[in-house]
Amino acid sequence: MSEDKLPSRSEDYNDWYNSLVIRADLADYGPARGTMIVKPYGWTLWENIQQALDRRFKSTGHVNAGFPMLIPKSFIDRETSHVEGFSPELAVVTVGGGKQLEEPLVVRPTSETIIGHTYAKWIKSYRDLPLLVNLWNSVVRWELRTKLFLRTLEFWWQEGHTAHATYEEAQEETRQMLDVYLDFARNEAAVPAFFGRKSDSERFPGADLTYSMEAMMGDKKALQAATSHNLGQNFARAFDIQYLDQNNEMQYCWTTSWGLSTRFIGAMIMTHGDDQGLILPPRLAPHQVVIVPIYKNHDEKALVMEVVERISRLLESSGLRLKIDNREGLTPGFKFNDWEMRGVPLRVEIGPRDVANESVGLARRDIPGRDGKSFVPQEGIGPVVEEILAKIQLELLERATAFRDANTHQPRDYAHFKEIVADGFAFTGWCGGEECETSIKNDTKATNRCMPFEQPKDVGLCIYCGRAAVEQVYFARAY
RNA sequence: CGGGGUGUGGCGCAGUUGGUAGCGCACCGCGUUUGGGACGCGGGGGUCCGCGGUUCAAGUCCGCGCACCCCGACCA
Repeated sequence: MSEDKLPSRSEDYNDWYNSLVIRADLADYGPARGTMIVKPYGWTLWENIQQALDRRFKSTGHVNAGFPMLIPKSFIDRETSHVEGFSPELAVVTVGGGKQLEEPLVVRPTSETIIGHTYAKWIKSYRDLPLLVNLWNSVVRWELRTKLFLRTLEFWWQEGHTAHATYEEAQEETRQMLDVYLDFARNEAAVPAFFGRKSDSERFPGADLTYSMEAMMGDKKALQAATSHNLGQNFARAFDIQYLDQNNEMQYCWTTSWGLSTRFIGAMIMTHGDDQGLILPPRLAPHQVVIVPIYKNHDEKALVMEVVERISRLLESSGLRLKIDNREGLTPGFKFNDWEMRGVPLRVEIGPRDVANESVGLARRDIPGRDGKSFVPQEGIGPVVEEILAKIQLELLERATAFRDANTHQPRDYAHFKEIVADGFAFTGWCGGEECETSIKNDTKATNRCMPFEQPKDVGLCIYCGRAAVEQVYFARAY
């Protein structure tokens, strides 16, 4: 740590983000351009995200599997729009064991093709359906401009791949998994998101329909935080995924895929973080509570540590994830700032005064300074801490929701629209024409983020061309 | 691939008219400190991005590479 203070968000949001990722000990740059090393603190956060999602996947009937990272290049070429979408960003392996390969292999940019190939072998009968599999893995996409967590050459994620007998079932799955993501984001990460359908230009290459979750970051830009695709029969036809139905007739399957990546960590950083550093939601934070002991000499240390041990046993017994900062040679003040940088939701301070008063000091990360501090009795500390954590969790969501809504507006006209998307989200009518989307993008850098399922009766006029709108859309500048 | 910039201990930088490399932070040791980013003393650490050239002498001047960063066209 060369400087004490983080660059401020208002002065340079980008610099704030880049510094914070490093300073909070989440991740670092890998030696190859555009690669990321996720450090233990960041990975623990990812593990907590994984667990929260995995629970939800299991409870909706999915099972996990592992698939190869290397895919025959010809697989990618099988589905027309998939090739077009991914060709520019493929990493291709042409040499193996010192010999030129007969057929190049690609490092998976996503697994639809190898899943298609495999499902074609696994699925013979309607009795094999639905097939509900999820993969936890990493993928590689050769991006030009990279940024830790948001866009790196390799990133970690989960990709769900399901096959169904009917369109309706596949559609239901696509929608269900979007709801799983929304529930996770809202109730675990305290990230409120808009959601809906992607326009044709923003759709996943190879999908009939893409749903997405769009969150507003602290700089009022949008971040696509998860996607769910109804792939129709596109991959089923390309890879010949067929089954015999009850009438002994061959039918193509209907497939879906859906994913959430380590990018979501970026969403959490930029939803909750402030100029002091990260603010992590208690349900996902690697440490929910950090205890900082305070003492001047050996005698005080002995007294203080005795209380620290007792309190920590108590809190851990109620299942809290707890960290005691017993590092020597660092002042309490330094430790306060350090854990604030890392976003620990609640700090417990225990010093000689607390030993004497049978109290502890509490400091809420989400309320900086004196307002977030209080002294409470050691007696009954467990329930008090749990209550505060629950409150923080709730208030983070409330705050983020209020921020999102305060910065989302319905424009009166195109001039007003331009003003809005320069610093927020616009919700407005669109004629459905790609030309209008493109013009808006060239004009304002704002893109069509998604179109909500619930539409007003009167969708009004297209904000760009003034013709009748087909639906209302969120427009925003996006990551 | 276009435009701009930078390469010097782990990180951030300084290095004058060419004269044999320094500062802050971090790191190690000892001591004093410790309720909001402590201090003193001592210490370790460098193919100055690479190659070639000019010169008695190159971090510094010249040429050619390479890498990375920022801004544009593509993207979870």
